[in-house]
Parts: sequence; structure tokens; C-alpha cells
Amino acid sequence: MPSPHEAVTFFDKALRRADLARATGCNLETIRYYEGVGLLPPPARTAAGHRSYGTADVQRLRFILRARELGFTLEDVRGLQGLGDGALLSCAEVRDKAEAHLAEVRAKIADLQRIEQVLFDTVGRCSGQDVPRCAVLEALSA
Amino acid sequence: MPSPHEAVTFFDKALRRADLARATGCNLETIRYYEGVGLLPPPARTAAGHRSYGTADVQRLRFILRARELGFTLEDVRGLQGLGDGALLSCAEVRDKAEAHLAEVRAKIADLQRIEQVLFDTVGRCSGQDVPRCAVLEALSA
DNA sequence: CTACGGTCTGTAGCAACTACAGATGCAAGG
DNA sequence: CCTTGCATCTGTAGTTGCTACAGACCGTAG
Repeated sequence: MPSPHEAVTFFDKALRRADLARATGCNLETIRYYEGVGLLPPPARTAAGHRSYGTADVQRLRFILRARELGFTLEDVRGLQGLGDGALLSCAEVRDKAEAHLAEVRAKIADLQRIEQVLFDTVGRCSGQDVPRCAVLEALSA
Repeated sequence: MPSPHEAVTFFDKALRRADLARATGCNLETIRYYEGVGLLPPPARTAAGHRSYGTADVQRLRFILRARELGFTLEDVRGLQGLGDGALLSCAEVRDKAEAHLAEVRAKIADLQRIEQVLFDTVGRCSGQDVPRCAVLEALSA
């Protein structure tokens, strides 16, 4: 058992970077990137200078990855993180951000559905023969 | 009227770069970018070295912009352009590309709809009050 | 003739990573 | 004890698809 003044508490397992990557499914280099842009705090270091992570880092990284999955930008994530660090954001502010993002997602879906329709119609009009004029290309040229 | 040996035929209006941008709605710098990456051919030049475009360039650029609107990558566009330049691609090949892209678009729509659902549910569970725990943040942390 | 605007080139910046080069460190096998 | 081999470290360059700038030209209107 480590002495009480050790940087990592005895609850944590002192994960290396590759361990954190495995624990979260995150790419190895992305961890260093998130640290560089300030989304992950600079971790404790071993005597040799190797990064040493704990369970809090796993939580924090999972939060980031989940938010990214839901389409939040890194800038959004920075904003959302404000709450954990001392209630800078109220719940209402977080909800507003999520609602704004929801609107963006819906707009993107609508865009893609319009695109889907055009592609579907166009492909349907295509004979597949080596005719001089291709319905797909004509749709793009029009 | 220009003399017959002029670089630009008398059907074309010898558009400058800004004219081409206006005619297509394309950003000025993007035209130079497309030329750089080989999507637009290097145009004729005036004596002073200024780019000189014709109606064929308007068509070609419109084609690119339309394909981009439909979500094709520049690499896709490069492939689709093969046909115009001497029937390298058969109509069937073009249709296959369009169909593959349609599948990608549909997959993306499905992804976004899943995201939409999560966001919608989460926002709905949020009271908006300054409660210690926020439904949105909890959903992200889970 | 001079001022103003357009054009030219090359380069840097954006998001959000990803990957590589070259220098270390660290643990196990012989 | 030494080597082998992997992990980690740093910094930097590449990716996609643009966009924007700096600084040098050019051409035309007044």
C-alpha cells in the first residue's frame, strides 16, 4: 500500500496512457491531444516523466467521448465541463446548450433527408446502361 | 469582337475569377483551391497572368458545388468527373457510386436520429432548476 | 499621374484528430 | 550484466475542405 503522501490515492490504479485508452476506447494520441487543448488536466507524472492517471480521469474522458458521440464540439464540451468544476453553469444553462444542439442535429437530419431524396430519385431514374447521358451526372450538372 | 486566334472563343465571355465566383456562388479562394487540387483545370491566362475562364468552367464548377451540396467528398467528385473526360466511367459505375453514397447518407441520418432521441429524452428530463444533479450532465457521465 | 480596386502568389489558420520520428525508460530473458 | 523489445516521451507534420491574409503587382477612371 502506498504511503499517504503519494500523488495517486490508494483507490486509483495509476493507469498509464495506454491503460486509459483501453479503459475508455479512446485513441492513444487523442488523450495527449485533449490534454494539450485543456479538456483533460495535466496528469501526475512518474519519476521517469510518464503520465499517471486515476479513475477521475477515466470519468472525465468518458464524459468527453460521450459528448463527442452526441455531436457536441470540443468547445461545447469545454462549456459543459464548467459545471463539474464548481457549478459555474446552472442546470438551465446546460439544458439550453443541449437544446440548441438538438436544434442543430434536427437541421442536419433535415438536410440529409433532402439529400437522400435527391440521390434516391436520381439513382432510380438511372438505367445502368452505357447510355450517352447518365441520370446521376445530369442531376449534378443541372 | 476578339480576333479568331484569341485563347477564349467568341462564345465565351472571358470571365475573371470574381466573375466565375459570382456566376456559381462559389467563394473566390475556393476556385483557386479547386484548381490546386486538380478539380478545375488550369485556366487560360491573360497577358498579365490573370486567370481567364469560359462557360465550360462555369459548368464544371457548378457540377462540383452541386456534388458537394449532396455530400460527396472531393475524392468522390474526382471519380464522378471521369465520365465527362472521355467516358472513363460507365453510367453503371456512376450509379454504383451514387448508391454507395446514398447508403452512407442513410447511415448518417440513422446516427443523427439516435442522437436526436438521446438529446430529446435528456432535455425532457431536465427541470431547469439549479438542482445539484443535472439530467443532461448525468446522461453524459453515464 | 495617382488612387483604387482587382488579381497574383504563397502561406497560415480552422476543427479534431492521427501518425510518425527520434530519444528515452523499464522490465524480462539469456 | 547486457541485450532485446516494447512503452512512453516530445515535437511536428499530415488529413479534409476550405478560408483568409500579406505583400506584390496590374489596369483603369478621374
